[in-house]
Amino acid sequence: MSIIPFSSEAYITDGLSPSEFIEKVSQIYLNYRSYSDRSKIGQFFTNLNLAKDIANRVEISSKSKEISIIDLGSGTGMLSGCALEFIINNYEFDVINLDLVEIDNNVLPLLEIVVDFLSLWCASRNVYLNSKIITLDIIGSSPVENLFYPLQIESYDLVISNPPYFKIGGKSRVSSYYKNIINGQANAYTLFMYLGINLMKQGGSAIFITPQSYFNGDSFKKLREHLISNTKIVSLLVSQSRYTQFLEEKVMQKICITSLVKSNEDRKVLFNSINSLAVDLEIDQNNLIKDDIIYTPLIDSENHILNKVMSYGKRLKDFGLGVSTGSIVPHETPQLLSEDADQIPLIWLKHVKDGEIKWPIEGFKRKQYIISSSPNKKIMKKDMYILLRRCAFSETRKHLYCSVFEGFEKYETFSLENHVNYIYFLDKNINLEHKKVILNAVYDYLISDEASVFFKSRCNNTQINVTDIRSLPFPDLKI
DNA sequence: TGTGAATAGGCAAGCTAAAG
DNA sequence: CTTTAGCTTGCCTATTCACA
Repeated sequence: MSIIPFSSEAYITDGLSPSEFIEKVSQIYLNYRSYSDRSKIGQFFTNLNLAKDIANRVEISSKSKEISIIDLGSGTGMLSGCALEFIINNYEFDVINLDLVEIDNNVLPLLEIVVDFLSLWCASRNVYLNSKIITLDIIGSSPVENLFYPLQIESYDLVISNPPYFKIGGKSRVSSYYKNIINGQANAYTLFMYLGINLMKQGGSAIFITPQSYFNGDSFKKLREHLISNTKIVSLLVSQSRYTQFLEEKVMQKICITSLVKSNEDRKVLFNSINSLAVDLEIDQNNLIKDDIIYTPLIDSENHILNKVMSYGKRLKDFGLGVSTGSIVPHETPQLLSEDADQIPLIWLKHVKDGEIKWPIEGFKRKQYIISSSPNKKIMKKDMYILLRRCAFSETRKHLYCSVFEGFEKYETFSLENHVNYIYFLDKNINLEHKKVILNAVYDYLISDEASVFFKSRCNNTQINVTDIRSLPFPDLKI
């Protein structure tokens, strides 16, 4: 790779700010590495405007004349550069210790040039910048609890990170180091958050750019618990669409910027959308986080509805109902599928329409039956159910797609594909008419604005799972 | 008819409960 | 206690959709 053919001094004298300089340097890397190369290692840089917005939310509580900052996965140092700019313009420190952790060999020569620039720039403002680049595979190094020299637990006033996002295999070495924080499928970014939280001093701050997926879902439960028990959320900025283009053109990720402070002091959470001109909402921690789930705040009128829903005391089980996932996983049991109409109907997600079950579908590419010798547990008996699609809302679909289902006239049994969830009676011996009354009331509520607002706030990925449905608060239904 | 956006569907793999 | 089967879950991407 060609090293930048110019000296940092020249740019200092030209009056370039750190962020402007870093943007030039980043461009060299972007021209050199293809999108797919960068995607493999999760190397995406923070866009200048976003980095500035983020940096402007930095809070430093240190009373000393010296602070320590660490940037986990610094890339070319855009976040650090913007943070330095903001801190020097708004605080009075004599010494800033800046540790930049980065392992991408292709970016290191550029990062060195950035560090050189930052040192000169700070010096020109009478601040001594003591910075070092640490080429440590921070999540790939064991043991994580103690961290590695030169990283020390609780030694930084400010932790900043735009970490890589990629799945970590459950049987991988990295995964084995993090049993205490990984629940099921892990993503690298959660480990950066975990380590970042551990690196914060008492009273220190942290800012992370990550996907929103950690707000709910079982896989992120332990991370949420760690975050909630050690820190307070200062502010959350979320992108409203996964197509929000603010990192790089092609990156499609629903992202959020989480800022934390390590303190027990209760405070309101500032909430806003990325790039929004609106004033931040102020939300009580208790309204944002319920049962270890972070409920994304919605627009004003919807928040009013959400608060009402959250006050309801009943759950699905209080009406004698359970909810479960369809038991047929086609790729696991292809031998059970059939196209023979004498066998057992198999209901796929596509058959579940808004308020009706449309089965069979002519010309549907999937096999719409399972063989009658399939295991009993995969066969459902005719009864009263509500079938629900697992897929979450979209722009055109504003509520759950589900339907009351009484079974087929011509068949005594049926079966459900994995992407269809079903609500069923725990006690089968209830009078049929009464079952109908209960399920119709539940159905009406499931597609109501109230329930929709709940799922919209709670479900940050593409799926609405059974845990989400079990957690939906119900009012007293008229049954 | 071509293109980018939206979404349904593919699929892996952790977890849990049952079986040995 | 160990192994296995099968239940759930979330992420990724191939397919479909919508619109010019």
